[in-house]
Amino acid sequence: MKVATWNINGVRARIDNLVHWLNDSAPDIACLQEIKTVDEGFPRAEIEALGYNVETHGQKGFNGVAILSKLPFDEVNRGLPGDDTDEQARFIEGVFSTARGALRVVSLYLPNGNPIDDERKYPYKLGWMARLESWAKERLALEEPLVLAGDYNVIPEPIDAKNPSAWVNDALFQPATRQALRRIEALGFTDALRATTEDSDVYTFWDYQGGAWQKNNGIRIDHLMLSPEAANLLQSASVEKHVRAWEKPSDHVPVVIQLETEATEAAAA
DNA sequence: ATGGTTGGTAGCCAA
Repeated sequence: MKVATWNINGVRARIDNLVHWLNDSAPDIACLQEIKTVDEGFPRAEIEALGYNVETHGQKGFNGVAILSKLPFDEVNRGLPGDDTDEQARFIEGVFSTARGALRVVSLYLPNGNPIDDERKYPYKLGWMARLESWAKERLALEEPLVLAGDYNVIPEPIDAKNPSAWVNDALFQPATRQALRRIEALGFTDALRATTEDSDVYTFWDYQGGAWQKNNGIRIDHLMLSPEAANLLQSASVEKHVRAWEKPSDHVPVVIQLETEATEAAAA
């Protein structure tokens, strides 16, 4: 079972890349962020033609998340609980049935939070992370495989940036931001990519500006966080870096994991 | 050195 996350920075501007990538990489479940369209504007037909079920949580112009899945959805939940006044579309959860039982997958787009001195921005980010922590804690009690995939807008450690010093005043690398992510991990989540490599220079985002891609001036901010039950199934994790070199690329690239979801021999016998 | 690039939208904002 291949599960992917990709901030595509506008699904309508990226539809050719998205179709190419789905054919090429063939994820079973793909979590998308920044679709930047209302649900009605999502290019549903093109994706369904490739054999995917499509569930979206869209918004006009900004944000917006989706899950594409070759498996049927048993359940879909939209929006991160904890604040009824929050109208930003940043969270969608799908539940699937595998040979080993239920699998929960979330596509999340965590607030950017910049600039940090704007009271509408950075506090919203930290509040959203606190709500995510509460939600994740509840879900862990189910003791099911759960994948929290998405654009976290968090650089976890200095190793996750080419030039860490350039980010010290940025919301993505603030001590409080990193601490909030560590609190979520401390609940029992595994950072799938970091669990499979200690390498530096593993990035998922390169800014469009300043020749960042050509200089490999990247950061690692797209993550798949695994519940203990999901971590037990983890076989591999990787960054599909080549996608950044495509024509008209997103500034983010897909991150993919392989989970062992086939029936065990004992269960099959 | 506070630079410059893209998407969505509409006469700038978010990233």
